[in-house]
Amino acid sequence: MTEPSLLRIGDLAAATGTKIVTIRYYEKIGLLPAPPRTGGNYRAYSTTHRERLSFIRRSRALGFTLDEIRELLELSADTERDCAAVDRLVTSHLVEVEDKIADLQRLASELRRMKESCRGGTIDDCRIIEALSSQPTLP
Amino acid sequence: MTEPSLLRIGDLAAATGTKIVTIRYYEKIGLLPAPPRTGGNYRAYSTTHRERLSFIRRSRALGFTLDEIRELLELSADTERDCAAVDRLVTSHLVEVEDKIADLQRLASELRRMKESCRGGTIDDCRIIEALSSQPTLP
DNA sequence: CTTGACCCTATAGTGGCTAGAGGGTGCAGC
DNA sequence: GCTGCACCCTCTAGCCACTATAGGGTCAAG
Ligand SMILES: [Zn+2]
Ligand SMILES: [Zn+2]
Ligand SMILES: [Zn+2]
Ligand SMILES: [Zn+2]
Repeated sequence: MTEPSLLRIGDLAAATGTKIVTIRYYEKIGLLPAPPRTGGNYRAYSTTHRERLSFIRRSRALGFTLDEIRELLELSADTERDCAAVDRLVTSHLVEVEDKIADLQRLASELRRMKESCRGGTIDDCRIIEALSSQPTLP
Repeated sequence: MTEPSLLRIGDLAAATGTKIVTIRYYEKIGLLPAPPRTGGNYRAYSTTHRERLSFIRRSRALGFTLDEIRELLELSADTERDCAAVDRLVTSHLVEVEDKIADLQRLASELRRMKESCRGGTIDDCRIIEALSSQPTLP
């Protein structure tokens, strides 16, 4: 019979490691439902809100976009459904992340190559500047 | 004595693999100098512009921000100066890239772990949803 | 003299927030 | 009561690096 305690936005922010403005932003874009208000027009959140926001933040920490999170939230509410759709979403996000890693590794090795080519001296002789000035664009 | 040929914005775009709107954007933010205009008010670029834009695009392909590129461009014009500043810029950018790679690798391995934990079935039993709903946020 | 490829400006939108102005609320201490 | 303070409210604008759209003008070929 313990009623879930009501949280003010600052409490919810502290409980989930989210900034207050970010919480209001999530409400504005319809990711977090607008909570009831107190007499003084303060937002009054319940534990349901807290759970949903935690879900969002954990998903964000894994790099999901807000749209992907919207989908995950919808799926998670559809409890009887097969979870293959969740797997697909996670898999395709993982592929994105792996692609991004591969991109960045190409950049990093090119940057290291450039760095090693520099033997000091004036800008005029700098191999880094030379590379940026005349090498072909990366494929 | 061969005068450098004048390029219209579409030619410059084709020559550097840049979109026309992006070229105008670079001009607007002062990264690429505004070229003279023809009678019909078309931008008329010279090879100097083409070289500068190529430099910008190659630097972008290496992940430098436009502000970093602004600095690189300033440095590259200061031909007698010691190139240590260039090295510092490249090194700090490389560190950024490496940090980003490390971040993404953490995400990827967490995503793979979650994916493996899913044994199929309904959403209600899905370990992925469970992990997003109740695991502690990543550190 | 019309077609069509090309060019121009200006404005607004993307994602995921962040910053600031200008004000209201609620509670403790005096 | 009254003041100070932490907290809350809305609204607008800004960040990065573009991208998209509307509503026009230019120019050479057929
Ligand atoms: Zn994704
Ligand atoms: Zn050097
Ligand atoms: Zn950088
Ligand atoms: Zn599952």
